[in-house]
Amino acid sequence: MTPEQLSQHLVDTLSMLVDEGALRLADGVPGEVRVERPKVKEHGDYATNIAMQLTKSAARPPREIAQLVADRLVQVPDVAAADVAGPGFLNIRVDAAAQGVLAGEVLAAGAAYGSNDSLTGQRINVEFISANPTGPLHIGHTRWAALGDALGRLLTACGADVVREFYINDRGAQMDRFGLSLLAAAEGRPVPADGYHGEYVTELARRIATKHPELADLPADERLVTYREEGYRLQLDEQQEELEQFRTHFDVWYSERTLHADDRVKHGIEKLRRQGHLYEADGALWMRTTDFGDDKDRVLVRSNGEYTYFASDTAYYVDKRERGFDRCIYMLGADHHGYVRRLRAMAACAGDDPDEHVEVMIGQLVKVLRGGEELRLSKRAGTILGLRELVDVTGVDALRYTLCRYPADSTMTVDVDAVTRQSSDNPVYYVQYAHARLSAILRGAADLGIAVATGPGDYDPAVLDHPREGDLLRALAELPRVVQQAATQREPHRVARYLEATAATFHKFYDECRVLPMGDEQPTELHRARLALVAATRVVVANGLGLLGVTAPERM
RNA sequence: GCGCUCGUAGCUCAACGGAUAGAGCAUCUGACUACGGAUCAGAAGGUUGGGGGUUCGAAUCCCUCCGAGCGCGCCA
Repeated sequence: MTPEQLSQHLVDTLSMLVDEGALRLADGVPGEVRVERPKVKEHGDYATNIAMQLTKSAARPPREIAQLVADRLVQVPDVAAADVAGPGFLNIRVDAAAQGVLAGEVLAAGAAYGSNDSLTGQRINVEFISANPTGPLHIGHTRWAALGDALGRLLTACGADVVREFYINDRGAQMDRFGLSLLAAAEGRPVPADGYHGEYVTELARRIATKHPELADLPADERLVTYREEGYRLQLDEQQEELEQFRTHFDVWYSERTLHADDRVKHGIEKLRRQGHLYEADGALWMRTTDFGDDKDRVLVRSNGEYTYFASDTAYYVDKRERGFDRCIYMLGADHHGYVRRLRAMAACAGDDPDEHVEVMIGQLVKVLRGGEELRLSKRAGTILGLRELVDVTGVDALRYTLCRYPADSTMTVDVDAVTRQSSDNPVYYVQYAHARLSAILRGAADLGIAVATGPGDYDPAVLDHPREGDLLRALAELPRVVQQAATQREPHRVARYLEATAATFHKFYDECRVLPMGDEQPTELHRARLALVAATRVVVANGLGLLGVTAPERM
């Protein structure tokens, strides 16, 4: 029995009690009853606090309500026991066989196990990283790469129609600074103070100079353009390649320039104008974002006729909505959190509901530790530890997993040495090892010629009555809920934490429960059932790792 | 000054408003003569930054103070 099924039994039980007049609920029967896995074993397989929550509605003491429900619930065939505890908790134990069938259900569902349709029909745009094409991706971008990609996978697993998007900031003053920096580096002059520094600038400049020997004969302004454009192209290629290597795929690379080239900025502004939230003052065009909670109005067109960055962003948002997205998720670095208010206000100015259509996630900064010392990341000084260098020393799996393991809104420290270490203090290997071990058992079964179940009818679920087997089955039952919660709360780290707990539960099971027959022993029903459980566990671990974009190795 | 985010074990971090706040690392003690020891069992480690409040019940919600990071341009 899954938590969802138990939850339904509880709702049914409450309805029955109300229908019979045994219980009166002022607020009616709740549509859903939450069941949780108790932390303490003595509290049963599942527990619910529904009686405490209904205290007011029923105008009766919680223990009394719990007892009413318990008396009824035990009559459900698959429920082994239901006890009232503490202030009014209801502790429930379920029948071993009812729990054991889950392994077969997992096997039948296979790669689809854990997926659900809670977000079916929703069109979601997830924008993340959106770096300037003027330098390598750093650790902050890398965090978003791992987290954004995982979130995309999670939303997809919940049935949403997801488009991952990278907004290329290829317009504006920083592009010229980039070009000037390259030009200076190529000609052996010092890079301007407000320019881009570091090894990669000289390297890029060298590559461009080699590719375009004719440059030396051109006038300075044409040289600048060539360096800027070639640098842009090479740097963008570099970013795209790095991200693909990091297994982070974008459906759309959206250039800010194309917004302007196609007059979409003009179009976006016109739309806002029709909504009546624009005005002119001091020779500039403003958006009255203060109508919707911003602390000051924002300029769209400067008095010199130039569009601001905010104008691009406005047009970009309008464009996203016109492409049919119900929800636009922005993943921004903590240094951009000041932008949230105006983004939401802008959506409101466009006639949308910010709560409905705009969602901003803020990622706190990442500190990088190496050799026990904090790496000071300065673009100016050029001391950047980029995505590529990080991956080179840690590997994709370890880095992705580590970055996915923590909620975005907490500052985190990445200890490069710890991520690199291939030992038990590295959670990714703990989980991957579980998968390799599960695979090894199944290889063993194949060697012995034992067929492994592929569905509920292929083994006897009732023999799975060992406590460790129950622990494992209940862990497997949680994946769908974890996926849904991680997706709706935008917290991929829940999947990682779940995997670690499930791997631990498996390792404990493995320690106490022999799976394969020993020596000349003939395979019994218990062997077959445990093999089904092992195969199901492997599906769960593989699916979970897949949601994080981490590989599930057969051997390590 | 105003605003946003965050303060949990020595370190890195968890914890739908729930029962005794949990993992890993580091420290200490144990377990392989059969499925992978990259494992497992156990010990120790806490006034959840401080103080109020809300309620059956608070790390979680509200107020306040302290501390940290970041943001407050007709820059991007």
